Amino acid sequence: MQRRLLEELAPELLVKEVKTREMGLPELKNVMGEVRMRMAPNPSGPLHLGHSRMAILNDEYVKRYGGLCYNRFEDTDPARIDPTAYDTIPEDLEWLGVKIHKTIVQSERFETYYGIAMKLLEMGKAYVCTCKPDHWRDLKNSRRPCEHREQPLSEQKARWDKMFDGSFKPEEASLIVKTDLEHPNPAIRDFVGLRIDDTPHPRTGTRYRVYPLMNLAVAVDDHLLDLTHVLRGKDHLNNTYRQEYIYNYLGWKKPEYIHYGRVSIEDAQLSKSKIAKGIKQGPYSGWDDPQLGTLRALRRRGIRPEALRRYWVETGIKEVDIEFSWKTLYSFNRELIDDGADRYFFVADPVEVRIEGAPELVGRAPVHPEHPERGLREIMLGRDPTVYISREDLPEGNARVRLKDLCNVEFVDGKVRYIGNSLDLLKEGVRIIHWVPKHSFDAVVLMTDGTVKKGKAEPLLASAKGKMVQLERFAFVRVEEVSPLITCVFAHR
RNA sequence: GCUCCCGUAGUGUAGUCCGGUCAAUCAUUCCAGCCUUUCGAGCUGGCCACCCGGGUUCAAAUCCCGGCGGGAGCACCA
Repeated sequence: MQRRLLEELAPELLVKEVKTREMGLPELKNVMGEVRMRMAPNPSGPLHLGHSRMAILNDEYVKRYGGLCYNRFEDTDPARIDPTAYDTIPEDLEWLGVKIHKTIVQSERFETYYGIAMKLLEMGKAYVCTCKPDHWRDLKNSRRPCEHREQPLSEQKARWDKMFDGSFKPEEASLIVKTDLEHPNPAIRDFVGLRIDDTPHPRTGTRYRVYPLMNLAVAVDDHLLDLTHVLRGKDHLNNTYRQEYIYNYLGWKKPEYIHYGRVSIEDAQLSKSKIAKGIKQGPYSGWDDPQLGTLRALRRRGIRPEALRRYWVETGIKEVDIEFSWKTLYSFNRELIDDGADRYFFVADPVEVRIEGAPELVGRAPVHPEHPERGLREIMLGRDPTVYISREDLPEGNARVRLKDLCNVEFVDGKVRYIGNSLDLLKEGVRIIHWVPKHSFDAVVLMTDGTVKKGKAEPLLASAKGKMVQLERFAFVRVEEVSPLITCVFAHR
């Protein structure tokens, strides 16, 4: 359209300007040599789908450029710690294939934070405030300093010491980092750096009662770890601005910050408190309940970490909020597992059907349709031509159907007749359904909505423990247990 | 209310900085057909998008202005 015009006007502009097309994640800015990055989970429970994004993105970049990736437990709120998370989070990261070079625990570093706090105090960039929190906040919102803000260092230090010796109760004194009371964004004005909390800490007990808050601890640690790039959700944008004050006061070099948008994940329970409650009182069986969006639930269902990785890499790190798509994740996973997933018959909600007029029948079904070399599953019916089919596969009226890899039958007035084994029938559009023999095993499939599909599975499924299989016409599932009951966990269709 | 960020198909994404090969990429979904003894896989085709309105320009997804819409933050949580 405009092209023709341009050809007349300025053909030289049409000369090639090959735009390189980069797939996957964009390059990081300001990379000099190796990168050092971190993930900073709060140890309040195992990792879920949302966390996997941060973990995988960090890992991808560290692997691309070379460098180090830290895992830092942000356990500076003693009330919100689940001690088991110190173990489960590294397990989850390992499953994800995320390489952690070093683990840091903030609760082991309190002395370091105290040192920096003292330094800020001495520089006049912090103060110890004993205002009531509401009062202090009101002053801040109207851009006014509280009476403690500009008091002399000696008084600040005296109050600082008293924060440790028990003179103050929680909320009666805190160390505040100064920023700029005139800052147009009220969220950026003076923020609390350390507070008093007497809740026993799962790791340090009552040894410390002065706890750094995230903005102080994060700034200090990010600097001391000499991070080059920090990935964080955009909900931390204002925290980044606050932390930059600390960097500026102390003359530290800032890492490159990259903020990414929020992910909304439909149909997934991710809330740690709700999950914990659901485990105690039902309806969840544990952190790996297939209803949950935890990584251990996905693992249990047979979702491969590589599928998650591809998903997050293709999603990228834009600042826009996004919607998570289970369908896309399942599609990636199907691609990974289909080749290795042998086929079996499982009949949900079974109905017994006796085939009349049948010779001795033997079902011969390929183990995997794309892999004839894997052989056939032979299912002998012997002299009792009785099978189970799913109730939902029962024809409404009289009809012919093909029992897959077995024979053709005709439903007539409630009876089922053998009508040969010719595949020509299929050309007439006859439906194909699956079946299992009478000597099948009871089996259940745990569904992601919390229901349990009960049915019968062909005997051979009992030999697939731990494997990812496809129950034909039903779903891909992971065979979790085979005795006393075959138990599968639903992955996806 | 205040501060900041962001708007490309159902979803995610490329292109936006440096306007022209964009009649807009790729993936996934959805629809149709083919193939297949699975509702899986494969193959082919199709639907569907530059938030809106002005402006600048020979030319705007791209630059400017104004709207509209969405999100985040305004915690002694992270």
